[in-house]
Parts: sequence; structure tokens; C-alpha cells
Amino acid sequence: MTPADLSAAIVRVLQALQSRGVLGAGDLPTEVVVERPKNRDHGDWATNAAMQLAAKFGMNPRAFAELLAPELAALAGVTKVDIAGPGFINLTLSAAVAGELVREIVTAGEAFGKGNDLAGLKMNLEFVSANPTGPIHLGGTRWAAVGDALARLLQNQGAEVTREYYFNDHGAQIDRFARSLLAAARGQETPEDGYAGEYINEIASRVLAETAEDILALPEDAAQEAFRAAGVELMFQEIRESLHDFGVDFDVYFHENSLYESGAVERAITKLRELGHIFEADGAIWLRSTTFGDDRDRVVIKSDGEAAYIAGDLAYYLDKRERGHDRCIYMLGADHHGYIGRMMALCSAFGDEAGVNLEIMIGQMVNLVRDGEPVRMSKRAGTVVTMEDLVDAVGVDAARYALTRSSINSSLDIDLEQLTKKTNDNPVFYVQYAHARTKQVAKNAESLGVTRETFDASLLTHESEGELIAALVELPRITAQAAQFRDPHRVARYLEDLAGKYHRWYDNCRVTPLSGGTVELVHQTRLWLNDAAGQVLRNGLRLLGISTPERM
RNA sequence: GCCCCUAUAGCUCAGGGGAUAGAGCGCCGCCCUCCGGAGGCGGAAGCGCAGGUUCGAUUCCUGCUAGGGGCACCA
Repeated sequence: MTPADLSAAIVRVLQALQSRGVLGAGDLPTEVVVERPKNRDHGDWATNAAMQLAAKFGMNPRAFAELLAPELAALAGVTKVDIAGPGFINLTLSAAVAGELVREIVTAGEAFGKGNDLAGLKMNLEFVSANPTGPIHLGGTRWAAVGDALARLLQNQGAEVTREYYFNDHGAQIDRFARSLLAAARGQETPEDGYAGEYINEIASRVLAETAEDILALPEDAAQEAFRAAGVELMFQEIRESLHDFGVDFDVYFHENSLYESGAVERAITKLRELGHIFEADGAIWLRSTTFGDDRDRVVIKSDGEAAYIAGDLAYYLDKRERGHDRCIYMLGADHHGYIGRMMALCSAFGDEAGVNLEIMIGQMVNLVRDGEPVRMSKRAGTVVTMEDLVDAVGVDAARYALTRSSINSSLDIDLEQLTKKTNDNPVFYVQYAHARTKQVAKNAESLGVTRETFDASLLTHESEGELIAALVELPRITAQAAQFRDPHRVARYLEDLAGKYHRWYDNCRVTPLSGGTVELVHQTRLWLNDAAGQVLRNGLRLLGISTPERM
């Protein structure tokens, strides 16, 4: 019996009480909170239903609980019902009923933990979208790890997810990039507003080496254009490779430039004009975004005839929607929070529902720390830490895990030296080790003749077994919640907790008999529990995009 | 000036209204007579300040303080 089952059972009891007239008229909830009490003495599960509902029926919580208790005690598998504190109802289940879940987990296998909260929804998740003017650094690496995990979580709830990367290959910054390459190729100093760094020199040399014609002999404009085209392409390849090595592959790499080439920008503006949200002033074309709560109207086409950045955003959003995406999620860095107002406004301007069809997640910064002191990252000083640097230092799993286990609302400090020197400190190993241990235990058990022929849930009576089972059955709730709140870190924290419960169980309950002992039913049954733990750890790690080694 | 995020143990962080606030690392003390000690057990140690809502607030609201990040006809 899962907590969800218990919740449903309690609701049925409430309905029965009402239909018998024991309970007066009033709306009943469709589910009640059933959770694991912190204190083990309070039973296996607890509900605050009486406290939540008593006032509605004009009763005090304890009296309400008294009404409910005998009915709950009569449920199959419930061995004890207590009323405690202000009106908590504590339930204790028989070991057999609790343990039966172990068989369900093993039977469900990889499907355990899946849900269908988002079934039928087509979702577009845009993340990273770093400019192709340099390698991906720590901030982008965070979104890569979190975004990919979130995509997995949304898919896990039945959504059809498109992972998308918006590739800003249009505009002034790209010109700066091209000029920087050209200068580097000529051995000149970096332009005032240009990009510097070893990678600029490398790309400049590669462009020279891989282009047949002599670029440097071309007129200025043509030379710059040649470096722009080839340089962006090389940078793009590098970014895509880094991401791939990081375990993140996008379904769509969308080129901003294509919006201009295809006329999509024009179409988007025309559509908004028809809707009455476009006006002209001071020689520029504006979106009247203040109609939709933005704090100022936005220039779409500048007075010099060039498109402002938001022009691309308009066309891009429209394009996503026309491709059939019900929900468009943008993951942006904290430096883009001022963006939310205009983005929501453009969503509304198209007649969509802001916050539903368009959703923006703002993630805070990643800082580099050394010996507890913040390290100022500077492109010029060459102290920018890239995705590749991080992976080289700590490996993909540790990097992804470190970036995923915290809420994106918190800024994150990464101490590269600490992660480099003492990788054992990283909690990912604690979780992966637990998984590897389940594999090793199973292997030993099999070699000692412990089979899976029999499973008798009533034998799982040790306290650590009850704790472990209760944690295992939480996976579906955790993954559903993580998807709903867009919080992959909940899965990581859950796994750490689960790993601890598994290690504790391992220390208390042997799957294999002591030498000289005989294999008994309890050993076979525990092998099932061991398998279930391995399965849940595996399912959880996969949702985070972390590997599941069988030995470490 | 306005906007966003944050403030929980020595450190890095969980905790999306419930009972005695958790984990990892660090510190102190234990456990190798058996499935991996990358583990387990015990201990010291904490909700920035002030109000409010609630039966109940670390959680929700307001103000204050502190830290981080933003406020373009840049992209």
C-alpha cells in the first residue's frame, strides 16, 4: 500500500462517513496529505486530514480524528491507528502490506517512478543558448545539466519534449567576434570591444588553415565576413561537441539568423500589427508591450531600419508555437531577469497566456571559489572556466551532479580545487556507490545460492527495512513533484537520502547467510528488496543524466 | 531610485503550512568475527531582525538589514 493508496482510502472513508450522515454536508478533498512521520514512534504514515478538515465541519481536530480512526483501523493492512498531538492520525501497516511494494517495484522495473501528469503536452525547453562567440562557461554548464535533467523529468511525466538551443548568430556581437578573429589572424591586438583568449587565436588559425582562398588578401569587409561565417561554424561545432561530451544533445539548434532570412520576423511583426499592438514613433517601430504589463514599450525596428533583439524573440516565440508546442519554457540566467516583463508581454500580445504557454525560469549565477575566496573570472586574464575545464577536473558525473543538486534559485559556489583533490567528498559517489553495492550484493547472493524463487513480504520486519521500503515508494511522488516545480534537485536530494537508508539497511540486514548458515526465505526476500533499491537508484540517477556504474 | 534571487550547523546546501529542522564535508568518540569501511553508530553545532495571517510559520505576507544580479533604438 503506497501513501497514494492510503490517501485515496482515507478519502473513501470520508465519503462513506458523509453518506452515512455521520459527517455533515461539506466539500471533501480529492486527496489528503499522507507522509512519513519524522519520528518513527509515530507509526509508518501520518495524515493531517483531521486538522485540515475539522474547521469546515465545525468540529475540533481531535474529535474529527476520533471519528475517522476506527474506520481507518478497519482497512486491510492497517494494524494500528493513533491520534496524536493536535490531531495527527498515525497509521501503522503490517510488514506484509508494506513489503508487498517491493515486488511491485521490481516488477515495474524501469517504469517505476514514471507518471502521466503531462501526458499529451508538447513542451519546448530552451536552455544554454550561449552565444557562439566563445566556449560554454560555468553558467551555461549549469543550465546544460539542469535543463537536460528537467527535460528527462518532463518526459518522465509523459510530455513530448523538444530540447532546443537558440543560436544567436545575428547581430553586433557576431560582428565583434568576426573582427576579433580577423585581428588575431593578422597578429593585431584585440579590438576594443572584441573577444580575447587563446580560443580566438585557435579558431582564427583554423579558419585560415581550412579555407582554400587567402582570406587575408580579401578586402576588409569580405575578410571579416569570411571569418564570421567560418568562425561561427567552428565555434558552433565546438559547443555542440562539448555538450555532447557532457551528455546533452539538443533536438533543435535554432539559428536566429534563419528568422531574418525566412521572413519570419516580418511575419511576426505583421501579425502583431494586425492585432493592434504595433505603433511607430521617433522613426522606429514599437511593440506596445505596456498594454500587457511591461514597464515600457519596446523598440522592434530601430530608427536606422535594423531590427532590435526583441524582433528575433517575437518571431522565435511565434515559430515555437506554430511548431505545435503547447508550452515554451525558457531557462535564462539571472542577468536576464529584466527580460521577463517583455517576454510575457509578447506572449500576451500574440493572444497566449503568459506563464502558461510561455514560462521563464531564472537561474542564479555560478561562482568559482578557491580556498573560500571568490575568483573573479576574466576573459582577458584567461581565468574563465569552461564546461570542458570542469569536466576535465572532476568528470561528467560529478560535474553534472554538483550543478544539479541545488535549487536554481540559489547562486552556486564551485570550488574547483576541492572537487579536483577530494572527489570522494562529492555526494554523487555516495549515491553511485550505493547503486554499485546493490549490484555487488546481488552477485554475491547469486553465487551463494540465494535465489528469487520466493518473496514473503512479512519477513521484512527490521526497522531499517521499513525505512528503506518507505523511501523507495516515494520515487513516483518525488519525480512528479520535481517535474511540476521544475526542480530536478529534488531528485538528487531524494537519492542521497535513499542511499543512506540503503547503506543502513545493508549494515543491519544480510542478504547472504553467514558462512556455514543456510539460505532461508528471508535471504531470498531481502534479495528482492536489494533489487528494488538498485532499481530505484538507477531510475533516479538516469533522470539526472548520471551514469549508474555497477562497480566503482 | 525601481526590479529579481538569496539569508538555515564551522563550510556547501536540502526542507512548497505540521509533531523533536536534515544531509554531505569538517570536528570529537566508536564499529572490520563474514554480502565493498567509497560504509555504519554516537556526540557538539543552526532557521538574519521585527511585525502579520494561521489551531500551527524555517515555509505564506509586509517592513528592515546584509549579499548577489539586473534596469538600452546592446545582443
